[in-house]
Amino acid sequence: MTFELLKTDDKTQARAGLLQTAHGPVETPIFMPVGTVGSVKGLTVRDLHQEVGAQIILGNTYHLYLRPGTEILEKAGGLHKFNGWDGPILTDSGGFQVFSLTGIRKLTEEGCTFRSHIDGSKHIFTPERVMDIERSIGADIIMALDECPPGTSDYTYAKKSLGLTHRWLDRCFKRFNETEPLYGYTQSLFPIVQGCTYKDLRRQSAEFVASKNADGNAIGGLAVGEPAEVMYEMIEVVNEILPKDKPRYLMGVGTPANLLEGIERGIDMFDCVMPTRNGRNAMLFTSEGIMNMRNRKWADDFTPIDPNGTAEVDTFYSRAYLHHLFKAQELLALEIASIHNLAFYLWLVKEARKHIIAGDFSSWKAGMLPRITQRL
RNA sequence: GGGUAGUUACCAGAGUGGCCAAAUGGGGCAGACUGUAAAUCUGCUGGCUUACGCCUUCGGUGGUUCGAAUCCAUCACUACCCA
Repeated sequence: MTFELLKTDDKTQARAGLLQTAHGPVETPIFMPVGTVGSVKGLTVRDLHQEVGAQIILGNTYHLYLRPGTEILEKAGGLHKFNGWDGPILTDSGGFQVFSLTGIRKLTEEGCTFRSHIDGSKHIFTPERVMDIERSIGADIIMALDECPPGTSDYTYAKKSLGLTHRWLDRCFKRFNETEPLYGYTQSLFPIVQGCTYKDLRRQSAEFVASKNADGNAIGGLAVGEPAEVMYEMIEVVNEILPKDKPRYLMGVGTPANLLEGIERGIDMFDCVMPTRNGRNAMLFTSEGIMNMRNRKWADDFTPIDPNGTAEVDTFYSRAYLHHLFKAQELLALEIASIHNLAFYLWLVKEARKHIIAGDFSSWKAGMLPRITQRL
């Protein structure tokens, strides 16, 4: 995997780059749709290519391990073959599930013991086991197993957690280097910076992560309960240290505004469930603002869903019709909203990239921000 | 024509003397959602009020009672059964 930095903004840390993977190029900054169980909910691969313009998608180690399981994935020849997405894939390690499945998991030095949310069965994720599973899944970029502590964690816990994450990271790299990819193309392991909302821990973690000299680096443990301003501050602290010639991935973020703020601070990659999940819950993000399609005010608005939208659904269907579909709980509503939101996210990062290259990112962002954050 | 059951808020439907502005579900109106245990979850849903509280409601009318959605009488309507 290679990363080429094409342009860095004069006034900000914003960068435009080109990532080359075994399954094709990724133009950064990029937003990566989340396909937890091997499917970006509600979208076909054709939708992802043609309507959304997705360049790389996510899968999740914990979820794919539970179902369909590594045996099936190996028989299929890896996730790309299994789900039909032939572009680049990134798999999260299950570190986020360490955070989100609190209550049915237990942390030890060895790893994390989970109870399956599906059938209650007991499983253990060690760094070694996670590397093996991620080899089986066969994503182009695989993430290290980390602990993602809540944004409200106290210093003592954050420090202890960070130590564990770093020791796990060493074990991840060891196993990764001892094993080979299963399907004939290379995989890259990204380490993850943690440290909660504590600058010294973040710096320490960034130094440690940078020392791994990985193909790319991730920032985790943000947008998990701390204020957005704190998140931005942490990104700044970390990105001062992370290598500039490698892609930086801000995990699990975020709102359209978060994306612009992240890009301005030197982030190259994002992923988030927000466009799909909130879309399924009737929230549409557009270049003119945010719409809750369940609201009565759209009932007789026969104008296009998003006149500026890039997806076919944006101009083919009306707001009134989409409102009706949501009220009637039609599956089509979820699909239209998901396609629209992802298309908008991809449009947003593409525009950002264009303006970074053109040299007017700051002024473009300043004009964009108030529009995309207002409620319609 | 005779009999039986019923009539409660937008709908369905609990409630059978005070703890009832009235359960619950649906519908409606809003809100939340950030590396997906999420097509999920939360709040509100008679009027006025920030709240306390006050006022008006349980088919209509009249009555019993300190007190009625609840008991009695009567009228109207609905459903089903028998002719």
